[in-house]
Amino acid sequence: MTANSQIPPPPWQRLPDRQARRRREPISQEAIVSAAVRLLDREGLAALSMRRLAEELGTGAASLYWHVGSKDGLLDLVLDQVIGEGQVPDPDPARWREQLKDVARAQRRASLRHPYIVRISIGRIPMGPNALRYSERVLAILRAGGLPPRLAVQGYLLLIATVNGFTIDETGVTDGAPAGTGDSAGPDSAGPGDPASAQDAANMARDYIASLPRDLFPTMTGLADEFAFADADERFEMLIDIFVDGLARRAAANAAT
Amino acid sequence: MTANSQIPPPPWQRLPDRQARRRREPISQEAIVSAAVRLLDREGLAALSMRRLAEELGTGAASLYWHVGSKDGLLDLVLDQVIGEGQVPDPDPARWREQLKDVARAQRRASLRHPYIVRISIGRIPMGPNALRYSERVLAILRAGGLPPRLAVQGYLLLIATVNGFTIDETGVTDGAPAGTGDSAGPDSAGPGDPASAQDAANMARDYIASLPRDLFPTMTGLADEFAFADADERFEMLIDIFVDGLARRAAANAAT
DNA sequence: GCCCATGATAGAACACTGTTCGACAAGCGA
DNA sequence: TCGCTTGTCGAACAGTGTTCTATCATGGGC
Repeated sequence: MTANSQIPPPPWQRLPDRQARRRREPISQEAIVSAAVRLLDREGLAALSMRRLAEELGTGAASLYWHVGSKDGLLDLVLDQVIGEGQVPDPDPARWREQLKDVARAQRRASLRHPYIVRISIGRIPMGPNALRYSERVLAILRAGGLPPRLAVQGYLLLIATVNGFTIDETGVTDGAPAGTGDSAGPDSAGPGDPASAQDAANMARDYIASLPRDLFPTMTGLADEFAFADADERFEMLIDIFVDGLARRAAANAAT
Repeated sequence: MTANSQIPPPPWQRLPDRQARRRREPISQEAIVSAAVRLLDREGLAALSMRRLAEELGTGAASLYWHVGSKDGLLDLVLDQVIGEGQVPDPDPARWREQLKDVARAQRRASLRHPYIVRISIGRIPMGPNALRYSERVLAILRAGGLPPRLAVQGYLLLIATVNGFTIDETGVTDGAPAGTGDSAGPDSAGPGDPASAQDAANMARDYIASLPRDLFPTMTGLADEFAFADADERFEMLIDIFVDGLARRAAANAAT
């Protein structure tokens, strides 16, 4: 808090061999969280170990514990950081249903951009600063739409759970790294969870179901072709249509009572 | 390879208790799966390790691999076994919405009876014999209700995902064992995920939210009391009401088209 | 200008995990 | 009786999260 901290040091004065050790970043909590997110984005949830992360930061595993307490604490911070990426529009009462769908779509996109996040969020109640700001803005939309208090809060919580239930399936076939063994193979080279391999899996399911004995599985064999329908975007639109429609109906019924 | 191996050991020298070991069950795949389910029910997901399970069966960890291939393979079998507990009624076209809700309620009850199952099911497409029989019967209900093929299949899959999204929150606060450290403390002694501690957590959330600055969080502070509403049964009924209503609406719209 | 408390860094170790390897034993057909 | 298949399992490997402890650097007080 002295005046010294305001004065930037001259660029030629490199103080001791700090550079060698701390060359990347002075290993603050934020630096650790950012590095963790980068590592997770790059190599997936299974690749995140304390040793690996420390190596990434040019330090030792035990040092991280001074800043984040435990791996669980680190994941709490990672979750809040990713939630902080989300943008929620100002409420427009006439368009609350479409705005709510947009929120759901944005949540799904975030879960696809960081496929590990939905698994991290299991068993974690997001209460970090970013999560609070996010909730405030979504709830403002629902209240502006005229939903009564209970339905607004429960509708918000249930929507999150519903979207998570969907994206778990979408991102969860394996927990592998995105595409390849670590080289820069590009983000679209047939990793697990991408549309192409999802379609392959759906085709395999269809063929298997179609091959079942018709007398034991009359309904399923008749519906086999539908199991090949794996357009995730359309499936998701179907889900939030069903949910928001049902929610609006219940809101109308509540208002009438 | 010496002659020593030919000499029978004296009868009083009982080398490991072969009899005592294999008396339970001759360690078949089914015996392993049953023991795994028992262990999971008793001590939770975190307690299931191959060594621990082998000990439970009076054998060595490596032996299990002969029957189940890997821990992942074992979990596949556990999932199918639990799905096999479910009972689905014969279709009654006039009551398809109520029947579908019953299916959802039964799935939730199974997830509460085996709190680990929803976490196991992540990233696993249930295609075992029991899962197939189960799907056949649920789809029969939806088809009897008049839903077109696509809406029947997608409605079924989305319902499962929705219920999973809900029960993940319900069972997922921690992954601890049910009640106590292993002694017979009874199944209702304030483990994580039971109604009492859920209500406590909800009260804490309400108090925290109510304490936030009103100018930054006008909506949330006004809704703080609603965050104390943690009646899981009622929340679940709300969810399946919303979902089934929305599904029925979409079915009616489809039929009109 | 020195000196020590304090913030920060890590090496080493602990108790685990899933999995594999290879040696071993029992049952059985030839 | 031989050989072979089926099954068992102790030991080891590479990895995990976490803790203990020793060490270092630095800033404030004397």
